[in-house]
Amino acid sequence: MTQTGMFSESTRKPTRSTGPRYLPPNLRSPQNGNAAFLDAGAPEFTPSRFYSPQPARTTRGRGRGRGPRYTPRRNPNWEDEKFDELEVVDDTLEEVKVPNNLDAYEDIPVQVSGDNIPPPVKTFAEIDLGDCLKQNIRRCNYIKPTPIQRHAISIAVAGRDLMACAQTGSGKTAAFCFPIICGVLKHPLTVARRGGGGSGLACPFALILAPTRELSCQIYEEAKKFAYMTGVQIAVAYGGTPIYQQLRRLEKGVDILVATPGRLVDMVERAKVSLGMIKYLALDEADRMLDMGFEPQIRKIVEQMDMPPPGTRQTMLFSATFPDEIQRLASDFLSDYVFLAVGRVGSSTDLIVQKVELVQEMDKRNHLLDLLHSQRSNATPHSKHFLTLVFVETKKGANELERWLSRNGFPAIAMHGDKVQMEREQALRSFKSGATPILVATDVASRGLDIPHVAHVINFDMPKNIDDYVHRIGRTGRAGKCGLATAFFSDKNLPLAKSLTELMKESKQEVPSWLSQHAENYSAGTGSAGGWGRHGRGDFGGYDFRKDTASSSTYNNAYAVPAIDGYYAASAASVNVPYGYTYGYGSIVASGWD
DNA sequence: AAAAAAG
Repeated sequence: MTQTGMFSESTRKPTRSTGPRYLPPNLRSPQNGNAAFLDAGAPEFTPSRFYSPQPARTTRGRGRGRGPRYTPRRNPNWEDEKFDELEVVDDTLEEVKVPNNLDAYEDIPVQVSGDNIPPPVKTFAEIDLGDCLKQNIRRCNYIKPTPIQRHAISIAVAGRDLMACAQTGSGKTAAFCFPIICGVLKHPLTVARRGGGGSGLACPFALILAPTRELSCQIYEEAKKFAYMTGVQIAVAYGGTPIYQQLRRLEKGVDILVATPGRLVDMVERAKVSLGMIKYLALDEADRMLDMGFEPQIRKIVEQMDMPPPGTRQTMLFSATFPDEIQRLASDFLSDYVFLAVGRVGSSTDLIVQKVELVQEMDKRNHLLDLLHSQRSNATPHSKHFLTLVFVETKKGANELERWLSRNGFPAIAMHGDKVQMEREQALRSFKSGATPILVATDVASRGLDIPHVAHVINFDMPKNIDDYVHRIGRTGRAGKCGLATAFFSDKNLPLAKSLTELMKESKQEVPSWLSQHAENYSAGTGSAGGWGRHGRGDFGGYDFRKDTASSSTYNNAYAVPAIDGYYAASAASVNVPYGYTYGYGSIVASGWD
């Protein structure tokens, strides 16, 4: 029996205009040195100040091989400013209550569909997570759950399978880690995880899969914090590094294994890991994990090794985007699952100002230099420390652009999958620390990575599909901070015009008229014919694909703007939704954890 | 025609 209904919950309003600036709970820890950029006395970051557009030039005096050679070094200005000062936070902001009938556009909708949906919680306290875990949640300075956490944790703790779609930076990691840790704690600690008493076969209770090595590392680090002093054993397995240390760690016993697919398969085939005891399976960036390149490997792990079948394990899939053809694949892994969607455009993305500039391929480099010069000359004492993340299409292109920028006075470093793991991690560290404030990356860095202080994401080469664009720009505008995203749009990108226009409209961005024009002219057909990008329909994953078959057209009519989540609650609020709940929220608290 | 993920 499908539940239907519509609920509105009391909302909190973030205060932006007056008083101390709002700081998300997770950044309030005195140990969190990265909170420094939010220095209370500093002028607030505004994209317009950070960047003023300049016309593209077709020629420029700087040629290849001219200009000073770049030697990596620490940014000399970096140490002037303390990077670990703390924000003054007015805690009473937490208590500000706003009436339910808040302007609908302020609301972040949460849509839940499925059978017998466990109701959401309002606080961590009301869920039986166990004292240890709750203490860690407090230690991490999580005050209140974000919308994705309110719903997902409740659903997961109730033992239900889950497909969850929530915007970048909204706390997805915690949303699946808490229930998993809680579940592990509820099981008596057996010797199974120790490989049946020293047999060397690790039998984790929970498996978390992620698409890149760096992301597995990040999840592992987060999970360790959440599991601090609980006795829950966590290990990580990914490639590019000798397997021996990872195996030695596994021999000590593991409850939760965080892994990338290739290394995990290797370990299972070497009979070092058994998936036979898995009770929890979580896929982060699940749509990526099931795309063309990854799907066979994931199917192998989930369906062709010794993993218990759906229904006997609990499966949770998370991503910011969930195209319906991927939902269809994913449903193979799930049993009687709940679909949960939190507006993608809402909190995270409406803090990101999106610019699109028409640039010919051959002019891109000079245009980038113009942009960076402009950014540099507009820099305030604070914004000069902000980081810029430049996305390119190819690994070769990343190397070339790194070289070009470095030679032209902009310390940059490249990160891509052809570098050895040490170099990749070094590049990321150097970027995070500010030593190299520009990172030129392929899509290896587009998903999930939480890099504080990225104020500007530049799509030097546009991605082939709109979902990747969403993930890329989601590297900025995190944790309630503003961000700027600039796209270099060239002739090559015409197929993306329509979906990009739709996305920008839904996130209340100014769409250049030339882009709207292209969107109309080039209607991109539908689907992926002719390439590996998906264009067209603009279904950005904010709804449950099951509704297509589960319900009448009334349902679809209820979603005049089904695609880009953020604001459809405004229209859905006045109509009946026959397949699930729609909740309204005030702007959510971005937690900084994906 | 790409990136990622095992070595």
